[in-house]
Amino acid sequence: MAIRVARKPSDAYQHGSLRQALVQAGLKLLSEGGAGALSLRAAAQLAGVSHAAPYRHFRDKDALVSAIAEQGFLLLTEAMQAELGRCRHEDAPRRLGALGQGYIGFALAHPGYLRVIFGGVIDKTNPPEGLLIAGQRAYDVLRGVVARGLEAGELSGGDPDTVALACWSMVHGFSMLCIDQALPSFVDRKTQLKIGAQMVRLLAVGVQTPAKR
Amino acid sequence: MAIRVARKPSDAYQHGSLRQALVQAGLKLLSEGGAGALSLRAAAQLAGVSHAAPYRHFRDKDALVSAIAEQGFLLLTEAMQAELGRCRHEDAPRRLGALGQGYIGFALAHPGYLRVIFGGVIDKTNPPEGLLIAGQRAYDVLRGVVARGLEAGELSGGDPDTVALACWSMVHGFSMLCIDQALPSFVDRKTQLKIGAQMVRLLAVGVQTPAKR
DNA sequence: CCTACCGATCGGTAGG
DNA sequence: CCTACCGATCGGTAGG
Repeated sequence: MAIRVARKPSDAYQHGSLRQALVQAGLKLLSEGGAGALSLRAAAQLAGVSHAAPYRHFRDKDALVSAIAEQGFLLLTEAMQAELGRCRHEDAPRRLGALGQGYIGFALAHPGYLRVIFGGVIDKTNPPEGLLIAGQRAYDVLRGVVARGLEAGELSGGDPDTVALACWSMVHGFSMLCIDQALPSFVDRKTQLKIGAQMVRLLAVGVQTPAKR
Repeated sequence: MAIRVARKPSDAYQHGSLRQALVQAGLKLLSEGGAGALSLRAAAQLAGVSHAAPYRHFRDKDALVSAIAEQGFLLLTEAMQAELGRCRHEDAPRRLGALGQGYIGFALAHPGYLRVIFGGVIDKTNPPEGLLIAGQRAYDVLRGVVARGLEAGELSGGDPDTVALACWSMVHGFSMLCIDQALPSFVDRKTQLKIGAQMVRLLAVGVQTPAKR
């Protein structure tokens, strides 16, 4: 009688669940090894299938990258909205602070998503429609808070897009500096979150209208 | 008589000038094709030499990457100091604005340098000393302006490093969003610089002490 | 600074 | 979803 070897991980995939497993594998490669570590073959190996299997679910490498990025945008949007829901204040500056906290928290928890979205891995010449929509939805959450704050007179500093872009730039820049390990190494995760919170408050004050300060 | 072919580019290199040519070639690859387009072989080909030649000047690929990054830090420092020299105001908020303009202007003009410095191309586990020093010098320019502004009472918002990090994060985040083409494509270069300038003023107001607003 | 070579990895396809 | 194969590219070394 033949010795029964342990089931291979591949046996666990069916009905297209391999697709999500490959997304997770790609994300893990990005998080641990950076953009250069992401390949279809490595993702397939991590998922326990042959290197030809991914082509049953993704037309090419770009398709996998886009799928990861789209999921990243969706989760980022959820993270920001969750933080917004937890914020009991109704004034725009504090709601902006909550958004920033959500963004930074998500970035530090899931660096792979930010690398694939912003790290130049995506081919921008021909982005799939779903990815554009997901990105727009994430931006609209921020823009909505800013626009309402400007209308209510709680914020100032320019048109909605300029102010929103300023907020986005700061939390995004801080997130990327943390992820890219550009900050001194003695700044640990806990300190990063603390500095992030302080910075977000600073920005909230900066865009607040002078009369309300 | 043998036909005399046109001189190969390789004939132009001597006395170690190939080293700088390889740095420039690597920079061009990074600027045009992103982090994934940088390889020792491609850089050698761009410089017109065999793929083994670079090893006469760089121990391995990491050494070339570090050399590009170090030069990037030096030029970034120069760009910030030049903009600071052109700033005729003495108050910290406006000097911070000049620094930010210098940073964004350099980033948009030389995206390859920022990609190699912050794009996760460098192996952070064992950075050469020269690179660390160059990075520290660039940061010190910013930190100096912030620290003097806090001492003079022109700025507020926290300790020097937190305020400096907030400023750095914003201009860095905006620069990366522009470079990574994460902004809508209808935002052209000119608009980017205009929005950048507006954003920098916004931040300058944000970190200004309330009494001086 | 060159040619020639090494092993490894990659994206992708053929054919089942 | 598999094995087997393709051409291309990579970092790096031997030897001159």
